[in-house]
Amino acid sequence: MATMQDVARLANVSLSTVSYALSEARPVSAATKVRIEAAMAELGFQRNAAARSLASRRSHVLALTFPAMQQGLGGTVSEFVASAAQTARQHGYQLVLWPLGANEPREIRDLAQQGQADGVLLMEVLLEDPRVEALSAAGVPFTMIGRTAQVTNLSSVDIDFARTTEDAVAYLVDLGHERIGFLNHSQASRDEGYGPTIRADDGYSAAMRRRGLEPHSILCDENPAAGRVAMAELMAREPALTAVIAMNEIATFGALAELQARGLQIPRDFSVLAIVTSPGVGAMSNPPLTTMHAPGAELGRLGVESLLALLRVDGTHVDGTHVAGPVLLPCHLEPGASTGPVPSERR
Amino acid sequence: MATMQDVARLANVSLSTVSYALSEARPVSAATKVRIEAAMAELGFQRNAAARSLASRRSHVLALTFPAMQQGLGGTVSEFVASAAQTARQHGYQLVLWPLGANEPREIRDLAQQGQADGVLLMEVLLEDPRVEALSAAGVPFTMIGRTAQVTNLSSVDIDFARTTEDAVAYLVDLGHERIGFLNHSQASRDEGYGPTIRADDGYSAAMRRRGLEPHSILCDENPAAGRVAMAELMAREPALTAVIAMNEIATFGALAELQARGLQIPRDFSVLAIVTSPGVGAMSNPPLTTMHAPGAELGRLGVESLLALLRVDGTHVDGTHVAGPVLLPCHLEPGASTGPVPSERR
DNA sequence: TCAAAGCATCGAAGCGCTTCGACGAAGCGC
DNA sequence: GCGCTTCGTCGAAGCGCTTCGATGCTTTGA
Repeated sequence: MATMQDVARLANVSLSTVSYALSEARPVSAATKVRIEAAMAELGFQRNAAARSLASRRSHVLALTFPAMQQGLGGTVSEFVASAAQTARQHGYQLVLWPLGANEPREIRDLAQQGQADGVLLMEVLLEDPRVEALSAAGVPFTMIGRTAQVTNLSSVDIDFARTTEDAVAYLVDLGHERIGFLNHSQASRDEGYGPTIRADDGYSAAMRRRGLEPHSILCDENPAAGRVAMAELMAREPALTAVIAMNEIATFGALAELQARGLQIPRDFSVLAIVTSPGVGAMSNPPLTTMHAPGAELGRLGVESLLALLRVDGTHVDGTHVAGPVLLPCHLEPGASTGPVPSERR
Repeated sequence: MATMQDVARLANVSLSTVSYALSEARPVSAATKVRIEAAMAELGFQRNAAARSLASRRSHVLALTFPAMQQGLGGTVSEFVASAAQTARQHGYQLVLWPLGANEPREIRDLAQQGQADGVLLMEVLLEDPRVEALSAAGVPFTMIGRTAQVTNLSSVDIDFARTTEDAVAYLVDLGHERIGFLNHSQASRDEGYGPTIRADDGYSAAMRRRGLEPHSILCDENPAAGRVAMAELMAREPALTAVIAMNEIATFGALAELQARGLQIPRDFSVLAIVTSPGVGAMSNPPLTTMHAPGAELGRLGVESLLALLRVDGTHVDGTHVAGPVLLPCHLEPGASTGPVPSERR
């Protein structure tokens, strides 16, 4: 591999001029630039990344911590990852994967302090998250995907669960439904302090009460069998239920099976609205589900952009004016065939 | 951040001794080691990654190129990614994401030559893949996920489509089926030279003919509507069909809808076997699908390990004895409730 | 008993860049 | 026409490590 020195020699300039020609940190005459470019082309020159990082003290790498799930990433998460990688690349950064969970804050901090990344994207943030403190204390720039309970002035992007659940309830109420259940994520996720589980439940309950309706929500493990049991339990609690909002992708299919087993036709007798889903999930059902899609790609893009904004601030030691609060995005309704007007005989 | 020099001063040794204590490249006395460790702990020392890379000429980064899909990664792919990241980490490497497709071989080569990664994992390899030549010519170590048409002595890991389709056909034939269709990926993927589409079709056809059965395969876009049409087309070609092998996740659900619309009960009247699926897909159907799971996680692990083996060889300039041929893994059967004995009246 | 061999350590030479200060030449206002 | 700034360029000083050769010491084996 040719070095900058080689290029400089061939172009008859000093090494530093080559560097300036590339970085544009100082003006270089057009003629010189042409000679340098010719020399670079002739030698097939590629700037060495490690040397650049060492001298400039920036790795141009962003890290994405993702929970070490045994069964890969979910649809929304993978959409997020792909989009984040793309956005990073557009800004001249690379995205590195750190398979480290919320319980490994030190490992994350250490990697950052080794200069392996200029900033960190924290996925699956818990309401109380030890990583937040560890990274803050170490002065490592980071952006959260999700939010802790107290979102002070930290950088974060998240799904707007309040808005999403409000929209979901509004949509069903507009169809005439009043007895609407909510199928949430698992008890374990709630105990762990997983934001979506808690915020969506709060949002749903608030949206129902605001309309004078009684909330019926249930926590449910992420498998069809549990979904089936949970659906039965919801029906036992409120036999006149006419609709359910489901945030638990896999369990939703179990819930559908239970409804069908009870002879209820969807959407004639019962409406199902799947929220915070990933593309394709709705289509896997028969009838195809009405869904509210999680903005995975937008979250990825905005997460990276927020982090880059932070880096610019940190890097130039400007005041923290750019340290915005959370960026919230709602899920968008995608009409399907699993929702309809409330059945007349049960109105 | 403390540097090695700081540690050396505090421990009363030379800088190089600290380096040797860390790398174990030369012996360091136990007593000295203890002093060095104490100094490191006191200073909270972390080795600078860029300096290490520059001096050692290794980045300890592996790159994963993945196709820039608008809708994120599929289930198998994300399983793969998670597993690859984990395996890399276990070996002291990091995994960086390069959202670059098969049509950007130069970008991939350039990044590698900048030393952004020591080696590259090529996903979604085509039968004729321009990246293979570009990286070979540039001397960049790489492992393919998938295979080109001629797998010379290049490093690769892939699903064993021949074995998987043979197992699928054998499974159905054991249940008494003889008229078995095959629902493949899209025409576009075939035209592009996408290995799985072509190899699975070949494998299925061979497995059928080997038994004196006539193959009926159809290419199909990745959406339920196309799946429905394709299923109807298969039935038109062979009205006595009693089973279908499906490799197209989303289209499978359309195919199921078509079968149900024809009043066929699954598995009583018709069997559906989904192959090369990701976990969870089977459960989303009612009845749950019998599936053959793609070994995403194993592929990720083996891909990384193959690449690391290559790096060791390259690094020490040993002869290429380790450059093994392809590593092939079959999909494993997961019983569900979508397959059963051939209906007696149609036997 | 003595050379050969190994141990433990040090100093120095890079790795290939970025960036700072300096300096001559040219352009500017007045 | 004289100081001043701006332009274009150079040389040199690092960035924080790895790694090579060298140097005293201590063990060995014959």
